[in-house]
Amino acid sequence: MNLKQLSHMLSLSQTTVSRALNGYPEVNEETRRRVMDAAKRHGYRPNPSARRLATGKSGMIGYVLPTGAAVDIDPHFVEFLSGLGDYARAHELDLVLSPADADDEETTYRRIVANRQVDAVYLSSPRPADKRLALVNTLGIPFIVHGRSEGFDFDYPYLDIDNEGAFHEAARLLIQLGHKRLALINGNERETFAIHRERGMRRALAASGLTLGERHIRSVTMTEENGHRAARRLLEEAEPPTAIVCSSLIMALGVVRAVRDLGLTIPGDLSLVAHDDVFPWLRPENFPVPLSTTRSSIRLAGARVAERLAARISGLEEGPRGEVWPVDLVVRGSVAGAPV
Amino acid sequence: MNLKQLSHMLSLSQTTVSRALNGYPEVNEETRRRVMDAAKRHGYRPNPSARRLATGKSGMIGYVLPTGAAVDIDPHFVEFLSGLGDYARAHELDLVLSPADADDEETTYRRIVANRQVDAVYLSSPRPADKRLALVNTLGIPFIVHGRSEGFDFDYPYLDIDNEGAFHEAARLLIQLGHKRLALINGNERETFAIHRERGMRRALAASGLTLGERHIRSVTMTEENGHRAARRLLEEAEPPTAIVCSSLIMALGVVRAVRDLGLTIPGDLSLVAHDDVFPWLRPENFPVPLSTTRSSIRLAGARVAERLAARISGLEEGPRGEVWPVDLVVRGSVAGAPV
DNA sequence: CAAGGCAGCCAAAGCGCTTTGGAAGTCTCT
DNA sequence: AGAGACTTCCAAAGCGCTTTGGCTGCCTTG
Repeated sequence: MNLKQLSHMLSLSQTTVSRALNGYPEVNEETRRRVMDAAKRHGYRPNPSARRLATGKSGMIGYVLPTGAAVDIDPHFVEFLSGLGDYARAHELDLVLSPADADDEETTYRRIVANRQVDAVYLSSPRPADKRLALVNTLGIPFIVHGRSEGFDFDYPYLDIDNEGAFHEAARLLIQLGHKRLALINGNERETFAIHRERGMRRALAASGLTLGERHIRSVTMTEENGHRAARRLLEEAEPPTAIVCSSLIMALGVVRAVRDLGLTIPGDLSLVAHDDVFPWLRPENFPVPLSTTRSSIRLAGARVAERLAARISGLEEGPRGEVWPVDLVVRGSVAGAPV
Repeated sequence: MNLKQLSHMLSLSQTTVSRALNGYPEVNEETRRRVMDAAKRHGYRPNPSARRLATGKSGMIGYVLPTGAAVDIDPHFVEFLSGLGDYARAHELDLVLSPADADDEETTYRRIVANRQVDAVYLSSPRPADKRLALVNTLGIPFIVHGRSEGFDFDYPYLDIDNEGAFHEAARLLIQLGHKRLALINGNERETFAIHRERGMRRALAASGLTLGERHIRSVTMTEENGHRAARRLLEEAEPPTAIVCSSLIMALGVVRAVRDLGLTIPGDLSLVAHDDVFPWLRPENFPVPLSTTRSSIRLAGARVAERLAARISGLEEGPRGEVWPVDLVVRGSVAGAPV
């Protein structure tokens, strides 16, 4: 059943039927009802390919997925996707994942824009002066960044959490508990979120005349193994930290293991705080010692990004609007006063 | 730059240019070269929307993503995706994720098929007599199942690992080590993979005159918390198992925690084997006691599924071909002889 | 040398929608 | 009553590709 047939049964022109269906004003309400009715009755659904060709709109949002033998997709991605899907489902938006060589995402961005494959895209894990961001900005496709970049002379729309604030608060708590030697096990130091977290922590330390020594900060990709290794190094130093702030729950698993390896205890010998993106399958309250966290649901972020992308596509949202979500600091058993 | 312009510069008809580019035989090799050359020089890329409308092919593969507030996407998904992306990238295939209400995926399948949004789809986590499988089979879109179903009177193309064989081997090893009371912490019992795993284990037990008691098998969604809870229940029974086989590494984390809670040790009091889908961020060799596993890279499976989907789209693969991958049994420190 | 075959090209008809540029018909106002 | 302004609808022209059906001109073949 296509438009031609439908309009023929109604003895109307394709124009009128099309307009009736798409809510254009120049059609009689009575006629519109008739059309709508017939469309529903016959299960008419406009052919998206044809509509795409005519309008250039695809009804899909895009994400360029860096891939490669040495590239691991962040496990957070799946939770973000859950949220995105929650919203997208209700609006019949599909998501197109375009796998790209991690060393050359540009080609892929250009392709999907040139081909008008998607109406909007989102970027994640941005870095300062991120090339993708600059590219997408000049290409003129609607987009939203999940996270933030730095060092651009233009503004852009983003959704980020207050990483700096979160880690500032976490460090401040630890300092108030008497800790003087703090350490940070961070994510990839080239990504903005990691920079912000470090910044927040340094700010809190500076406020008390403390510093974060070079050896007390590790930047690694967020695996259990890396968390373990980083923690071991930290704890085996001459003057080990008495508190660690850690950028992910997965790494925190490794930290806990390292602490055990060394016969130490949490929070007796070491206080630990980690950032929690809220995974259903790994919860901080279930750690051997319930883990204090800075918490922000990445799933909700996914839903919000989808919502804003949809708004941008339909012109409801415009301009470089930034949105920063506060982060909860949830105190559980893994923190205590500094050992004497 | 579109076909019209290109053909005009070449003083050829659109027909000929189109055919030259698409490798049809009825065009002179000399002419083809000229066309190819000009196309490359001017960076001509056929408009996919137009091509879609004309051919009905989209150059994309689809996946219906069950979503909902109560639905969690399996963290394995992201690794599978890595593999899929690896292959797809090299072939300029995009993946369309269509979020669907987890209670009504059928509508979405029908939509993407009716709209010809994708050339092929894959299904995952099938159940016996899975409705999606039957649906997709009648809808006539090329597809591949990642996993297997049961109870159909037709065959279908799939890629699965030998879950039964893997768990058979794991159980057999434990039995040989003298264990008599084995337990299974399985995934969702309604999914085929879980059924196969249980079957494999029962078969190994039966071969030695042993059985898997009702209370010695738990089926839960694969979270750390559920692994912990299941293990505690098992271990607190009057006659606790001396060996546990567990369907995922994430659950194994919880098992290890439970063992510690109770002041027991691995492998002294309990032998443990888990299935490992090979995550980069959580590795069995890094468990407090290195974990024995049945191992199969879900990432490779993703790449293979993409490859076979591509083959089906282009007609290189046909018919209901099933493919079952063997699973490695990797023995590490977490298994030992049964305690006396 | 006529008939037939074939290689190589083309014009035009789709694919199914949106949108432009009217054209009727109806109202309002002077 | 006639001009102007709406309202409501339509025919047809895209969007950019693929594909059908056919037309040339050249080469074989008997």
